[in-house]
Amino acid sequence: MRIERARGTRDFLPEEMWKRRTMEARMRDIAEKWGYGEIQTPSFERSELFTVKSGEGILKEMYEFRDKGGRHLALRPELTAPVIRMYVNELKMAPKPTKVYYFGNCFRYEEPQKSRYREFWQFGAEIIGSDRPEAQAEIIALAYHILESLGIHIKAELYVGHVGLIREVLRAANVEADKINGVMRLVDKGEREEVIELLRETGAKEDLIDDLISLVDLKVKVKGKDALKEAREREIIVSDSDAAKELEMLLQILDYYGVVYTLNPGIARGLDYYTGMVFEIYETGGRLGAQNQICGGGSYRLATLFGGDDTPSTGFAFGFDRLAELFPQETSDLKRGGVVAVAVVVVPIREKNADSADVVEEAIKIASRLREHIPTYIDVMSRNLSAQLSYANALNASFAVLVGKTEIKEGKVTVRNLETGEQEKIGVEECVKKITKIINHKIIL
RNA sequence: GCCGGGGUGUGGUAGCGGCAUCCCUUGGGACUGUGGAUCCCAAGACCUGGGUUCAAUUCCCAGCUCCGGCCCCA
Repeated sequence: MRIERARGTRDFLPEEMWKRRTMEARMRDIAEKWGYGEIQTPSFERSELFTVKSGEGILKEMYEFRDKGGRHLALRPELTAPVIRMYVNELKMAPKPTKVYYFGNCFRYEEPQKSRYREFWQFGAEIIGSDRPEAQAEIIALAYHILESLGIHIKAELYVGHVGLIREVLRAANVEADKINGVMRLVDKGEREEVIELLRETGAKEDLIDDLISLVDLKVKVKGKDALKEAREREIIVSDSDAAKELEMLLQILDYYGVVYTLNPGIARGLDYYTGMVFEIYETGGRLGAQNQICGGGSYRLATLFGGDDTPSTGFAFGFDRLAELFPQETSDLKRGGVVAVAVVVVPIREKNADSADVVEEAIKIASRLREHIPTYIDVMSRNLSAQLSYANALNASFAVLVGKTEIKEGKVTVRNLETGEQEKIGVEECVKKITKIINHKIIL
């Protein structure tokens, strides 16, 4: 019977992998240049790691199971918790700040839809040990530059907020501490009416409610340098507030980095380990359907939850698959139709009723020489000359190198240019040199 | 968990209560030392299960799955 792929998973063919590896390489390169070191954590963890962070509710959205020893395990649904767990377990002694990045697959048991799969990849970075404005700005700038290197920043909108702004208003309104998270969650979801209702129930004064709503609604296009000025004028940033001062400094540094952003205090988080800046990046062209967030990040304190010392951290994570959908497919000469297009095919010519061991031997030697420089195919189907050339044509190969009795006798090979049809008999070394030169020229083009 | 629309060779399609069409893909041959064209041969599919029926790929139901949306989004 035919075995189907598991729901919500995908197969990646060579062409797609080429694209994904290209993206990955660029992202890694930037992270490395910014001084981040790559780490990797296990694909599954003890379930508590995630329930401690996000609550029991996430159990139904995880691939959660018991192993043969009865341990509760879960395929990781995200990478921040594993990274901080790793820090607590084995990186505590590293100099602060500890800067790490990661790229890995994650799993969530959710209904698949456009840009949402049950196995997906995240690329992220964390500064462990700092949540100062400098760290916050660096994290945002790093995310922004990665996006830029992929050519996707022009299709995206970056929103920056600060959970402290809203929390301060709520505290001023004497909202009970245990209700603040509920309000934050509603703010994050954009449920204005429910926010107002909830605040009225707690007996908050109308003018404080108005303050909060106007703060949340500041989703106006106040970008970059102007954001700071505007925010001051509108008294969104009030000088005597800690959160405001921190945000002010953050925005200042973001301008130094040349990041284009929109100030949006309505970005919130309903969990209390978020301590300061929060940011999100959305795709704006509607190409991702309902799932258009491509990046999220912020400052948080998770280490104590996992048994470590209280450690401020700042980080972000990209939804790699969503970036891949936005990344322009390069019409590179290197790949076409999923196979290597710039390539050479070595063709051993077997005579019927004759021992062709010497031909095969010579062909393999030549292929080995060529493989030091360029992708090279050699027959593995005992095909005749005609069929081998037909295959070379189907591959879109550039050259065929023919080796038969005649060539061996003359100490040469026949090099056929498959695009022009021209061919000539030359020595092996000359052939390697010639093909390498032409193909390298092609790759540069 | 909910709502809507789909599942015919690798892919794209036509069709219909009885014979599944074309493009296509793959292998081989015509062509025992030269690819793309042409011709020939071969192989390749009705998502799964149940029901109705003399007969189901077709109609009905359920499931699976894909696509889109809701919820959720750590």
